[in-house]
Amino acid sequence: MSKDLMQLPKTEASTTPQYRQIVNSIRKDISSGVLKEHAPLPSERMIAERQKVSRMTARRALEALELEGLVYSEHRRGRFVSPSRLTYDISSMVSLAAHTQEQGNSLEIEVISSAIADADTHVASLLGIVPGTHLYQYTRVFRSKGHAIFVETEHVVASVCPNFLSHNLQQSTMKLLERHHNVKTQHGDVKIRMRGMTAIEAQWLGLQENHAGIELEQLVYDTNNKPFCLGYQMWRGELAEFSARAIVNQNN
Amino acid sequence: MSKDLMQLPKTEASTTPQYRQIVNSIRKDISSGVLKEHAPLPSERMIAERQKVSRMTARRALEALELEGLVYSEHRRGRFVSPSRLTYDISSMVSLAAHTQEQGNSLEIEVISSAIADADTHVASLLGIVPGTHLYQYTRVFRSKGHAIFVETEHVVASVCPNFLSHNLQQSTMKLLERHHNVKTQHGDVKIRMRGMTAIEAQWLGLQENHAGIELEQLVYDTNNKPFCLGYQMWRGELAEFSARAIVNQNN
DNA sequence: TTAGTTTGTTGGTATATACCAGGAAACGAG
DNA sequence: CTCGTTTCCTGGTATATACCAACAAACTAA
Repeated sequence: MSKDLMQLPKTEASTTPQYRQIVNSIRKDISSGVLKEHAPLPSERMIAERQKVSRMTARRALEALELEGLVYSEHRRGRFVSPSRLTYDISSMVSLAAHTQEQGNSLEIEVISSAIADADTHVASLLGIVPGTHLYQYTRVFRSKGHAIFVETEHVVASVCPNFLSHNLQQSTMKLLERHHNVKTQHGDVKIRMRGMTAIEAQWLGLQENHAGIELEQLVYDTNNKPFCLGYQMWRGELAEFSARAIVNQNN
Repeated sequence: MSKDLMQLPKTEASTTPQYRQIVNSIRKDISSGVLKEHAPLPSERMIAERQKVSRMTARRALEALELEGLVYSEHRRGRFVSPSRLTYDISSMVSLAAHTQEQGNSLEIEVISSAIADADTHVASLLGIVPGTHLYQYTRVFRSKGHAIFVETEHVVASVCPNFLSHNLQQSTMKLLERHHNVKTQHGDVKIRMRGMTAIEAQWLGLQENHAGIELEQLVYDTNNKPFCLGYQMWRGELAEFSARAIVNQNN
């Protein structure tokens, strides 16, 4: 058959996959403001019917938008437009709770669990203690206007702050330690990586398993240069922005 | 019908979705070392046949592994086990190129494009210059042992380094600027966020569109506290780990 | 009014099938 | 031996269908 016969022009319609055309159209609605933050998107079946595609194709489009972070899904309730990001300055060692509340933004903290436990080998090696040392461990979910942002688990060496868990943990723990246990923070080592959520993390954040997010690991040192607190924050990736300041090392 | 009749025990087999069981089994093979870095995974059709599921279910499993970052895909070639992460210290203002090569690891730099251009409003506002000012712009792909890690686009104010593009850009540009143009770096403002790749970024990194990655924005200041370089790095999320040091602000 | 049930919606999982396009390796002709 | 073609394998896109489980809103009986 001749190449010239029946050759359609390579328009967007003929070359771009259908699901991607749907993605582009919804993306436009979001950026133009037709769909606002937390607004519900049309359901898979609605899109399928209106755009004359199968439900699976509509689903692919919505999943792609989730991947991009423009859309989030609530389990069997529907999909919604993601809110804008929250910036966290990791250089300044000021807790997000303190910083956000200073800015007048709301930040709700829910304490999921708190307990005293023995350090496992991993935590012990980072904290420079022997495995089995007592730790206070607690897990908290941070939300803004009811929308989950990240879940955090902290491990604090118990000997530096006796009866720590008797405090109300719905506040900055750095401030608690400073006020009530005379523990002063000197610096912190921070690591940031993207990784998949565990089933339990996804559940706390109201997400499906799968899903990538950003993990922030924070090892906090006191003024004697001894680490006393190890924290892991798992952020919804689309909501996080981390800022930092880099300084040229004079030795080089 | 009575609740007690025909009640199967809630074993993993009956409650966990099939695709997730496949995910778990492959994950085990990866962590146990049966599948090593860059080793090819069985194809969608192979898994479907061997595990007696439809190809679409096998595909869901592999896509979930990609999402988690354990597996990467090369266009219509197959899926492979992701290599381990590369850590980049964002506090020290030392370029990754310099740092990696000091450690004896290979880091190949491919220059995709380089040109002189006029600053658009976005870049201009960050660099504190008027839109239309001349910039050197270049895009480079960074690879380790042939495996793409990130793609970077930098915008350098042209007036500080005449004929900058005549240099070989397969090296640290900070060092180039210091050696040949007497531009000394003082500090940098860094931002990190997770976001979806553009089609072109995905292409450079050998990925499919969709896909989340980590963007690192870096605004570099000279010793006069004036910004002279704006860079954007788009990292494959599963390969990146950023470390930083946080210092307590004495003013607080 | 309140508490419980029903009904319809949503996304989640799964199958079977079909065709396309890019990559790779085998093959075959020069 | 080398260059081009063929063939097979890969993932990518797409449809039509089916059933399930969680949620919400409407309804219904106390």
